[in-house]
Formats: sequence, C-alpha cells, structure tokens
Amino acid sequence: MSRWILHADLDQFLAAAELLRRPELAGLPVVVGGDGDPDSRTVVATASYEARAHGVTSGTPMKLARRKLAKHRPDAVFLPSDTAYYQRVSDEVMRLLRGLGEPVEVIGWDEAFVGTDGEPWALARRIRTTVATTGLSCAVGIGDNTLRAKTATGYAKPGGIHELTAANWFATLGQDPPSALPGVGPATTRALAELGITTVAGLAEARPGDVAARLGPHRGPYYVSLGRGMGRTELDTGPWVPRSRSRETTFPADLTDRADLHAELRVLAHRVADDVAAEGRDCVRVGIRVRTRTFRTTTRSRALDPPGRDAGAIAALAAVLLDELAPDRPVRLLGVRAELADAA
DNA sequence: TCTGGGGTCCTAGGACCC
DNA sequence: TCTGGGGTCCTAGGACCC
Repeated sequence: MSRWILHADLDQFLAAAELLRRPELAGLPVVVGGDGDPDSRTVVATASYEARAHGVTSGTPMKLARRKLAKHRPDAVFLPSDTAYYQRVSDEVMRLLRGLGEPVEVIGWDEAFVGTDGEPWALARRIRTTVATTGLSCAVGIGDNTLRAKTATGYAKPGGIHELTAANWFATLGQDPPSALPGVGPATTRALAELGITTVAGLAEARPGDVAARLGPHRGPYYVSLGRGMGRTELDTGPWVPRSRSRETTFPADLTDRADLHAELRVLAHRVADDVAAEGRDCVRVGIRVRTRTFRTTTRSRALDPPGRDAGAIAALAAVLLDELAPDRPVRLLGVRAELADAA
C-alpha cells in the first residue's frame, strides 16, 4: 500500500512515437490510424495537437479526418498504426519507470501508476524528466488513490502535473457530470440521470441500493464509490496476464458470399491460434463476432472441448459458430476470439 | 460523418442439479 | 403428486477503456 499514487500518461502517444523516428514531421498535423489506406473504413487512433486543432480526435472516421484537414492543412500526414513499434517504445518507457525504485503498475501502452510514500511532487517531476530522456513527454496526476490520480491527469494534460485528493475532490469536480469519472460512459450517465443523479456530488450522496436496483448489484455500489472518489492504494506490479486473444477485420467492402466469409474466418482463426500458442497456454472457449452492413453486431461462443491450442480445432469450432449464426445480411466485420485457460 | 482493433468486466436468463 | 429455493454453469450482450 502506498500513501501516494501517481498516474503517468504519455502525451499523444502514437503520434509522438512516430515523431521520434520521423523528426522532420514536427509541427505538422500527424494522424495515426488504420493501415494507411486512404479509403479504409477505419478511425483515427491518435492525432497530434496540430490535427486536434482542426477537430480531428481519436475515433474520428478516417475519411472525415482527411476531409477536415484537406481544407486548412494540406500538409497533414497520415500514418498507418504500427503496433509492434509502439509496443517497443512503451516497453522502454515502462522499463525506465520501474527503474525509479517505486512500485509500478502498467495499465496500458501509454499509462502507468506509480506508488510512493515519499514526496509526490518531487517524484512527479522525476517521472517527467525520466520520460523526457526518450524524447516523449507525459502528464502526471497525483492522488491519494488510483481513481483520484487518474482523474487528476485530465487536469494536467498536456505535460503538466495536477494533484487531486479527498481535500479538493468535490471542489474540483463535484458539480461535473458523472461522465467526468473514468468508467462512467454515456449509457451510465443516461441511466443515472433517470434516477435524478446528474453530478459527481449527487452520485456520491446517492443510496447504493437505489443505484444497484437500476444498474446491477455490483456496478451500482461501485459507481457510488467512484462518485466519492474512492480507489485502490495497492498497486499490482506483476506482469499482465491476458485473459483472451482476438483478431477482427473490417472488410474494405461488405462480404456476402458464404465461402468468402469462411475463408476470412479461417485466416483470423489461425492468427488467433498463433497468438494462443505464443502464450504457451490452452484455449478454453472460442467466440466469433459478426457485424453486418446495418452495424448490428452479434456474437456466438462455445467451450473448446477438449481445451487446446491446435489451430485446426480452433478454426473448426469458429466455422461451426459461423454456420449457426448464418448472417443473412452483407457482413462488414468478422472477428475470432479465444479465451485462455488460467495461467499455471 | 459513418462509424477500428484489442482488450476487460458485469449482467441476466435459462439449464441443470440438489 | 406437486411444489420450492438456492447455487452454479453457460451464453449473449452491454458498457467501457486505450
């Protein structure tokens, strides 16, 4: 248990990582996402601040991003997402953070918690200078638990430091909508509004039982605790152990032919099987995902009996599930997922 | 405007068992 | 003969995050 939790978040990570190896792009709007095909049906993963200035943010459809930037920034640069490279850059940053001698919990490519019993502002500045040695920059949130640290980072971006504790929690965001809290999205915000809860302070004062009746026995009380600013003070410093592996593809054009669908499914299943084998663990359950032209998404899953990592067995079960699902509309996306056995 | 890919966790209903 | 309640597993879907 740590007295202070710090949350480090790399600024515009994917775009910044690209600038590391292409310094000549500095100052230009840089948009990372998809496979680099200008017409692909994909979205922006990360946009540099120069691109954000023109309304291009994460999640913007790539075609729309091109249109928005074409007007004012014909010099904008579009790059395909190179996940293997970003992972290497991330690994190096996390290695440096672990070198600080404090507990570190990695929670994403570009985010980590660092715990300390020492002076948190001094550590926050050390984190920023340490990360800067890689050529990247980060914002740091300081909190008395993980939730307050992560929330604080939102006030620190880009590249700053902000502290959020029990002392200033409600003064800072008590009147903000519940969606200001990490883990509360649009659907939950809507459901809470139906209960008359429209602010973080209101959520904190709600009766957990009332929220549970609307949002579930576990989630209801959890949301109330979020409103109160409660979070962990214990970090999980162990390596991340994946619970599932999946691969999915949105096709350039919708597929209707059953043989085409099965051929694509087989490719995905084999890629998943490769990932499962690389984990050195068995697959216990196989799932597929089908999204049709109308964007309706359905899933099917079934236990793999016996569990294993044989690509043929995983692909065969995926094929059975696709036949059962038998989509009757043109298919936009196919996905295959393997749930992994508990690590030994 | 036309909506990615890779993940995690929770919920709820039905089956099944005692 | 009829009725019960609780626990657990399986599965589909929802919500959210980066």
